[in-house]
Amino acid sequence: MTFVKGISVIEKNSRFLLTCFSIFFVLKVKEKLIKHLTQTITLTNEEAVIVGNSFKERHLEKKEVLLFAGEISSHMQFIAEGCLRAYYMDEEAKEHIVQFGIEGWWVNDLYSYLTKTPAKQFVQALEKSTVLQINHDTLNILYKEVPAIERFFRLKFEKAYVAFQERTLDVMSKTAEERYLEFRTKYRDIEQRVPQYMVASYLGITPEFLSALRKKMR
Amino acid sequence: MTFVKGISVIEKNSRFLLTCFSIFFVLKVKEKLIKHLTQTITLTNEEAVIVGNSFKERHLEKKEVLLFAGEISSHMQFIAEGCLRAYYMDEEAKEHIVQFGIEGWWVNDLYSYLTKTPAKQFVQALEKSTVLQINHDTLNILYKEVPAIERFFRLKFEKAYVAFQERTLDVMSKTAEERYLEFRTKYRDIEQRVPQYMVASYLGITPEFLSALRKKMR
DNA sequence: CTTCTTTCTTAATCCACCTTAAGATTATTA
DNA sequence: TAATAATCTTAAGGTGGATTAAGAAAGAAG
Repeated sequence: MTFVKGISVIEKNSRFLLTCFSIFFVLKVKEKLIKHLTQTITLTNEEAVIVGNSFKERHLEKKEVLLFAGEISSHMQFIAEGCLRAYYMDEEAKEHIVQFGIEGWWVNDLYSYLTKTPAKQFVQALEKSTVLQINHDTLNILYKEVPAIERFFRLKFEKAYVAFQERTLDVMSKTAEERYLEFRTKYRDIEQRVPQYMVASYLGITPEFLSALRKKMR
Repeated sequence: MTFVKGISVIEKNSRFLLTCFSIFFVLKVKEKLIKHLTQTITLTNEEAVIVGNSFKERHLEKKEVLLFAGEISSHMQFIAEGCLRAYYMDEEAKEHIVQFGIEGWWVNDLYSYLTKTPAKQFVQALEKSTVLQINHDTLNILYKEVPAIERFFRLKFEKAYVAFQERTLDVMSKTAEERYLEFRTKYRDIEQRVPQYMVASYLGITPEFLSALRKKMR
């Protein structure tokens, strides 16, 4: 084979092309983040560059785990591409999905991140995915360099809080059917991309019962 | 009667005593707050005075409502004495208790406070109570004057977030009996002070079923 | 002390949702 | 292409918890 002695011309060319493609891809990924941020806050061009440089790109294979329960979550992470879930495992080793996320969302065990205590949740890719991560300390520095970023995250945390509050009340006061209907209208794009048994887990019911619900509603 | 023409000597004396008592009482109430704060943060004497002056005392009769759903929650409030509940009312006018609070706790519709949107919850006194309130804007000023206070509230908000996360997971993955047992060990002091049907509401079950559970466990 | 209100209990009936188990589809991978 | 794994469906029987209705206790108020 040619590459026993070195790298063939074809090989060289394809590596070159791959590199070009990668650079192009990296730019596009960070642009997604900036676009996302500027939907809420205003950034100058210089600030956008600083922000972009503070994030690191991470690629995940399907089923790859980004955060394990027990670890301390040390990054905030923006989903540039793909689909992830945050779930927790009870004493009987049953999984309970807490949150899904797709492009443009943030996933994390926020409590672990905020308090620097071991995570109770796993965060796992459900598809081949790309996330942009910023380290806890780096973010604290960035808060000072780009104050608008602090505003952005304060709003993010507040929204995270209310989202949980709403979920708690829903689980306590609504039937599984009501919750499923709400899920379908609110997260139609997510429903298409994740297996049904995970939707069931998110809703707090068994896959069999969700199947029965769907049949009834048809 | 003597007080048709003015105030009798006895009347005058009792007013005087009442005033003395009130001042004494006010001091004690604010001291409770300072003691509470200094369990988490450090305050100089001067800072403690500034903080104390930023809070206003409010007395509530049993059943009096401190915050109505629909209003915008504009204060953080510390319970110095008594017992309150935060609850929300569903479409069928059923009440769902979100949180209890006694001396040393904070109660609020935090989302309304943080986002300045109309509250979804009511906050009501379950006993004659005393709360210490600080206005949103006053607190923002205080953050600058006494930085340790900002730290205190950041930690408070983080704890509020995790408390909700834990409750959501509990409601989703545990039986009513498990949740009741947990409630008893975690909030034994609260269980003694609130009616059983409110404990049921907090747990997301009917009072009848809670009664049955208690009978079974006896 | 009596009356009214609030709170708690009991019991019968009913429904939402779970469990188990098996088969049917649909993806993955060899 | 076959084989294995992952996912979805169906059906029978079981259970947790709701609903309704009635009465018992315990407070609060006149």
